[in-house]
Amino acid sequence: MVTQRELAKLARVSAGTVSNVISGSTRVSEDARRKVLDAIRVLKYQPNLIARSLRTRRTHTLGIVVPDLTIPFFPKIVRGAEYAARERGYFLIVLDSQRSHDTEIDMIALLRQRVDGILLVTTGGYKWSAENAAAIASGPPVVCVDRLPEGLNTDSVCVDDSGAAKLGVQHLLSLGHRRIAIITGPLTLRNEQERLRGYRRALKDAGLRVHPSLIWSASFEMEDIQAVCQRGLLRQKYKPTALFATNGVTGLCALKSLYSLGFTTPDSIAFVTFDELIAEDFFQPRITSVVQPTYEIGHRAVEVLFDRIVHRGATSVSKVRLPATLVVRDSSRTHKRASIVK
Amino acid sequence: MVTQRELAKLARVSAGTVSNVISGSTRVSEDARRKVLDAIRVLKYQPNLIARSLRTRRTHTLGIVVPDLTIPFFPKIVRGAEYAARERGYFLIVLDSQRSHDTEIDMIALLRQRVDGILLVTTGGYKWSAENAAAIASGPPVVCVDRLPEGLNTDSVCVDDSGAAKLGVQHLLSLGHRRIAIITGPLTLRNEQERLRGYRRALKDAGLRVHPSLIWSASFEMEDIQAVCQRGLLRQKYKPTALFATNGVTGLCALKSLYSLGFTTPDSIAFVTFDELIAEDFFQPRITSVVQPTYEIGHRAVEVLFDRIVHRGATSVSKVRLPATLVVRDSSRTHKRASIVK
DNA sequence: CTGAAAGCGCTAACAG
DNA sequence: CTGTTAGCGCTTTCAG
Repeated sequence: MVTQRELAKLARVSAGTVSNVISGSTRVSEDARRKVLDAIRVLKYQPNLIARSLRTRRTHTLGIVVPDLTIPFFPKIVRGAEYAARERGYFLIVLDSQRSHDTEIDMIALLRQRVDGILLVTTGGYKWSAENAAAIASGPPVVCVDRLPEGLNTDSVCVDDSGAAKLGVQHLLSLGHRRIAIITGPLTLRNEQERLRGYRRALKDAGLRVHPSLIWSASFEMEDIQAVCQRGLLRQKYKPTALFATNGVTGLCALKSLYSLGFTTPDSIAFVTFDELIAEDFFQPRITSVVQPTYEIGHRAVEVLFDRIVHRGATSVSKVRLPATLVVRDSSRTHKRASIVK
Repeated sequence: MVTQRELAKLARVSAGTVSNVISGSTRVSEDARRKVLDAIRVLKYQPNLIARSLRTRRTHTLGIVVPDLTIPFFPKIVRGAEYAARERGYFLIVLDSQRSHDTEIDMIALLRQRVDGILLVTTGGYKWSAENAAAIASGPPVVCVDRLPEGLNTDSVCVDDSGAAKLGVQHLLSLGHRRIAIITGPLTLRNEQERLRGYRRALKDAGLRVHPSLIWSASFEMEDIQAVCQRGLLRQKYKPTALFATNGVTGLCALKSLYSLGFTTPDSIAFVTFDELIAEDFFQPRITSVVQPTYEIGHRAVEVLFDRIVHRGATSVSKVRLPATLVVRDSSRTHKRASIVK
């Protein structure tokens, strides 16, 4: 490995000058600069980043902790983040907390020393202990992504949850639906709460009252979701004509329940879900969804993080909310029989 | 940040002793050890990993480069790798080469300094230049995963491609099919070649001859795949009764073509694909597939990499091949009408 | 503008 | 067994 000393020797200047040329921190004579640059080329010098880090206390690395890398939503965010990081010459360490708050905490502790900043998608549903929150505050800056943890006041970037939900529900309203049911994930998650709020607001804005029997919540488990759907769909009085699911997992399971109960979309019930279900094209009929700008979320989160890295406590906490878009497909088209693949 | 010097001062021993206690490299008296351990607790000492790296030239970090993080196959591998890495106290830097050989090369160059070893899933289809291969050889050890690049002789871990393909084809044979078509991705990829070879072998072992008109290859583009399927399926003479796809992307597109041409599985044609198609349960009928042990591939790759990190050139190159398993679902069940969701 | 020198925090010889 | 010491490669004063 070539060092700056060797460059200095070859270029017949001092080590300090070499460093100055490389880091560009001080003015250097044209002559010296050229000699150093030549030496760099000749010896194929590559700076030792570890040594530089030791001096500068900058690692040029970011970390991201996600709850589950195998849920398609998260890799999309990771990708956006990775791209933004690399645009600035930073690396991204990716950690999968496997939906455990404890490992999430461990991972952040592990990252402390190795990164200049952290992107955190919490596994959610927990209130952060004061102790853990303090630990976060004393480490490298953290930007929360997608899920906003309770008890932790950091910068954050996520979709405009309530607005996005409203978008989906308004679409159903515009199709003439009046009895729109909503199925959410655990309401311990803030996104879920906010999406529910968006639903409520959309109905109210349309002058409708929110009927409690149309609000269904479940865990992320199939059986649970199935049970909730069954109860809601088979009840005879006040049957919904449309169903809105507040996240991809719930949507997928709800759809499955729907089908297995003999319902079809959009004929016997209109259906809209939050998030893209994978292999979209293969659902017959194709599912209308409220899609999140995943790549942008990841990308933007890194921007916010860099801002924080540069300014530390100087700026006020920023809570970015990105808009979702509605992609209308077959499952919400009324009265037009969907093409069902034989 | 607490340093070993401060520990030494508090414990009233020398810095060297502190280091010895921490790294456990030399024997230390029970008394001294206790004093140091106490000091560590009192001051909440955390070793500075950067400084340690500078000394030891070990970063305790691994890197992985994948072609596309949004294809579900890769995060699964990443997850296995990340888990294995963390079991050994290592971090994993994840990079997405966006299917570009050039950025792939760049990324490896960037990683050189920061990691002790690299997991590489090449974007494939390229023969590595001698120059690039030499660059690899001079850097941290590389283990190739899934796709084996030409012109690069490194350790590797991947599925037993030909065996896996054979498995799928034999299944179709056992159902009585004799005219089994195969659709592959680009044959510039070695996996694809080997999977094709597995197909051939399965047929030969069954005493059948391989009919060239049943071998279809296409790029990963939908239009291309569609064209190939159309040509093969609509031809009247020697029409296949079964179709085997050698990878998930191709399988998904082929299936779509099939459907759009009015075919159904398994009624008008039996269908088996390599890899799990996402949201498996939602395909109606559900698709039989040859599934790769993705998590194990990632996990094992890290094990091989660690072996290489420890032994460097000492051991001979290891080419690990993991077996696939066949998951039989509806699309290959003959004569039993699949339940098609209305 | 340049060179010398002092460390960042740690590990690894090497005397004692 | 322990203390001293010499760096890892880099940046950054600080005189000259």
